[in-house]
Amino acid sequence: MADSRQKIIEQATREFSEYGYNGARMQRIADKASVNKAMIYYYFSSKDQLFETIIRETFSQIFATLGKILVPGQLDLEDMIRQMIYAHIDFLAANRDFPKILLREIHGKNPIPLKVVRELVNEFGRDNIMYFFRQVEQAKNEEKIRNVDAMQTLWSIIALNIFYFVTEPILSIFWQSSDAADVLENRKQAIIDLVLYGLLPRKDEE
Amino acid sequence: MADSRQKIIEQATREFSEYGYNGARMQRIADKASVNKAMIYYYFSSKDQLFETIIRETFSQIFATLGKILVPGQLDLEDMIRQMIYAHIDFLAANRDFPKILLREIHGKNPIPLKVVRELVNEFGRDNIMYFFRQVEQAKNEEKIRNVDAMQTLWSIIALNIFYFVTEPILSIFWQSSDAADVLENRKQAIIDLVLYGLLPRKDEE
DNA sequence: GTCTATAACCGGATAGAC
DNA sequence: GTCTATCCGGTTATAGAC
Repeated sequence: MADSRQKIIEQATREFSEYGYNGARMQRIADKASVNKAMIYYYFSSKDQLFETIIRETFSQIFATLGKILVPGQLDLEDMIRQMIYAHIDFLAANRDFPKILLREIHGKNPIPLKVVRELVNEFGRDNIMYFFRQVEQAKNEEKIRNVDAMQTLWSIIALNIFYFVTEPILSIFWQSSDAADVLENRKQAIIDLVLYGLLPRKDEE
Repeated sequence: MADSRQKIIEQATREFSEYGYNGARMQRIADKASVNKAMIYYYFSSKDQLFETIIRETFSQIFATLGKILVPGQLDLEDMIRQMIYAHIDFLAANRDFPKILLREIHGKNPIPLKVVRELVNEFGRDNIMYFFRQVEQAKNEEKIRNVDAMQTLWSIIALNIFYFVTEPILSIFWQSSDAADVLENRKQAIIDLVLYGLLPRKDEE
């Protein structure tokens, strides 16, 4: 059965997220995927290429998801932001290892993630992002939102979405209780509220 | 001259942030600090202990800074949040490698950062955090802010502050310009605005 | 497609001279 | 405090049988 490749990818994803690129061990990936270590080299030419494949395939999915929401003429800005946050967080929840890998390797000396992001943004993302920016500008002109910078807003949304998944471990220090499933749902709502209330205009503004 | 220890810490901090704990090389740290590799083992018993020292010493400074702001009876919530964001971001700006190390190692299998955070929270942080929570509750009662969860709010603030420093590299993909110094100042203001506007009550609320 | 065996190298850590 | 030399274990990757 040739789902060996898929099992390798799944277990490698976990391994990279737990130990980082440099700490990841090809032997442990093979063991967890129940394949021989040499099999990894049968499907992937090297550790580098295995890593790059994971980053590229997962990131492509995010852009595809985003592309369905950022479609001209469908939603007003408020609903668009709501959908973006839902879709992004749901995707990350279904791929919990991915944000961890990315925040481990996006800065620093590993050139692969930045290279892949750059390529995918140019290939798929640029139009979507530009559309979001135009919608923000329009809402500003219509005085539906205050005078924000669109880039800053997008950046804040992404920050809030991703950060949850990388700081789960710390949270347990404060939140002993944690109904687990509820925690994510509450977080999602808190982010949406913060962003949407944070964008609203105030009459006492310049 | 015995500032060898300090030079080792400085260069090790950079090394850990660039390559991750597992990717960091004792030889490279020694070279960059212009000391012999054996010197590292003269001052620190192991790679683990060198790493733990860095995490503990830097984190202690953050709690000390926070402690000066979260002093009962000094500031109202709005100014307190403003000061927190300023102080936190300024600290991170002066210690840029630290947030990178932390987000690399706080999740995953490296037990050291979580252990240190837990110890320092219990030692210094608990009271400060509780004071912040009480201030939020009070502001809610006085209807100065909407009905937010204090924990979620703190979490969002920290997320926005830290995320900037970890995603600088990606941003350059979109923001070719970047007046460098201005970027951070703009980001700081965007975060403060988003959080403070996001907390304000709305009359059309339940 | 799957496995064993091994090459070729590199890392953390220490012993011990000065 | 500082250095050289070295041990020992582990790592990626491949050769080659089945």
